[in-house]
Amino acid sequence: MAKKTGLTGKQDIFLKEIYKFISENNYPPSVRELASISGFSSPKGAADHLNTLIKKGYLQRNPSPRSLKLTEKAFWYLKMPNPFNDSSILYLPLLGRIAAGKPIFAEENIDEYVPISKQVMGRAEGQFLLRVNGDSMSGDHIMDGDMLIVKIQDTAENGDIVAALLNDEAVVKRFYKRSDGTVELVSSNPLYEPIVLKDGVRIQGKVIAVYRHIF
Amino acid sequence: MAKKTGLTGKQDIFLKEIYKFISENNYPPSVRELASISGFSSPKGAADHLNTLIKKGYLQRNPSPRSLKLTEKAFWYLKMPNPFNDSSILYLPLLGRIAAGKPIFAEENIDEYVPISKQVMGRAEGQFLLRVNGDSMSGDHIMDGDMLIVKIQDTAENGDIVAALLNDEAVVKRFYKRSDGTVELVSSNPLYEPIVLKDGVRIQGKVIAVYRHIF
DNA sequence: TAAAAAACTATACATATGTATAGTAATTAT
DNA sequence: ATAATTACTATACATATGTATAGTTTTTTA
Repeated sequence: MAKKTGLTGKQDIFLKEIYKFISENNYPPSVRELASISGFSSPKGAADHLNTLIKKGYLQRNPSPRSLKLTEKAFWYLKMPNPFNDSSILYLPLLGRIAAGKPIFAEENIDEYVPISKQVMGRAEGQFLLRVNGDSMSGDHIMDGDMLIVKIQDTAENGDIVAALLNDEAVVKRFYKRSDGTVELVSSNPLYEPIVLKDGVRIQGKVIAVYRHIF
Repeated sequence: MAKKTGLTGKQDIFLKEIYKFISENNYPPSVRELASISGFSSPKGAADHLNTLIKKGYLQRNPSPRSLKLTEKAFWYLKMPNPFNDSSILYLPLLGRIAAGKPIFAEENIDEYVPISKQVMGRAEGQFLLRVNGDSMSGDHIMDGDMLIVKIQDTAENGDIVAALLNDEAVVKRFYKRSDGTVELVSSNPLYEPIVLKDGVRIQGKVIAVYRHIF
């Protein structure tokens, strides 16, 4: 199942060992230390993994020994904060247009990784940014072009503002579950009709914050 | 002037070079790199400084190469933000209620320092955060409790949303200069009358971004 | 001003480190 | 089932690194 830039199971474990080492020591491991940690009897195994992870964009390195650096891609993949950054900062992927037929976190959908303060967004992990398209939520003062911080979850409470996938498009609506089992996704702009879904809905997360740039 | 644990001038400079290196590279320097940076022709000079700084409690190290670590004592001494902070982050003071009679940036007015991404707020320095009080700008979808990122400037263009000081209170309004020299501060909520000022106005800055937490 | 401490130079050496060569074993794709 | 890729083992080697020896120069302390 190893795609172009995805990780195999062993590579995944190896990357996690690197993260663990840096978190514990505040400096990067040597090739031999990684081999030893991973139970390899030769440095070559670790060196091969390192080169693969560098090629796939999860690591960076200088010619100097112990100059390994995890990329933001790696931190997002690991769903962990960057231990070298201040712990009050998280990097969140910014999703632009959702490509039809692709998983929502496919690389094609990620515009960039944006550093966001935990202080202003709450402490929880597992979040992403979504750019608002259209004015259907203007009643909640969420406007076209705003960036939303979305906390990843697949359920919601009645009245929550959620990001959901509808025909391969990410939509932002208020979520209501009716007593007959149907789900209503309601816009806060009265110009838009509520969307009624009998088969449930693929909720991506709950909107917990709004960010808007004024030009 | 070298006290028991205080630093001499050269040690001070040397410690700052270490701080700088780690900030820029995210991994610690080698002894020779430090010698080279400091203009020494031998690694011994750097090694001596390192041992002194370790003895005095500003550094820690393992037997491994490149395992230097700045201690909390060092951070305190340097009066610097954590070197592991990403440079794409700025700390902005968050202003709450403005105390009457005090300058706007008086310590009494600063609630806390909030890390904000340069990527989402533009690259400029000289900004602060202001918590919105009331609904007078609801027409611009700026709501009670929102946090505004304000770029410090004392002038504004017609139509800009500005933060201004009015009777020792920070207000957020749209700025209009009329041909007769008077200034009008206009709320975007029609329930509020425009404020007309003959003597000009003390503009604190221009609102460049809005941040809102949804509960 | 003399003594002590700090701040170096120049060179050497054992070890840690990244990388290379030449393979084998296991897993995945076709 | 076969080929390709991944995931290693074992060993070797040039270089980077920390440390040591033996000094000199500069700055600080008494």
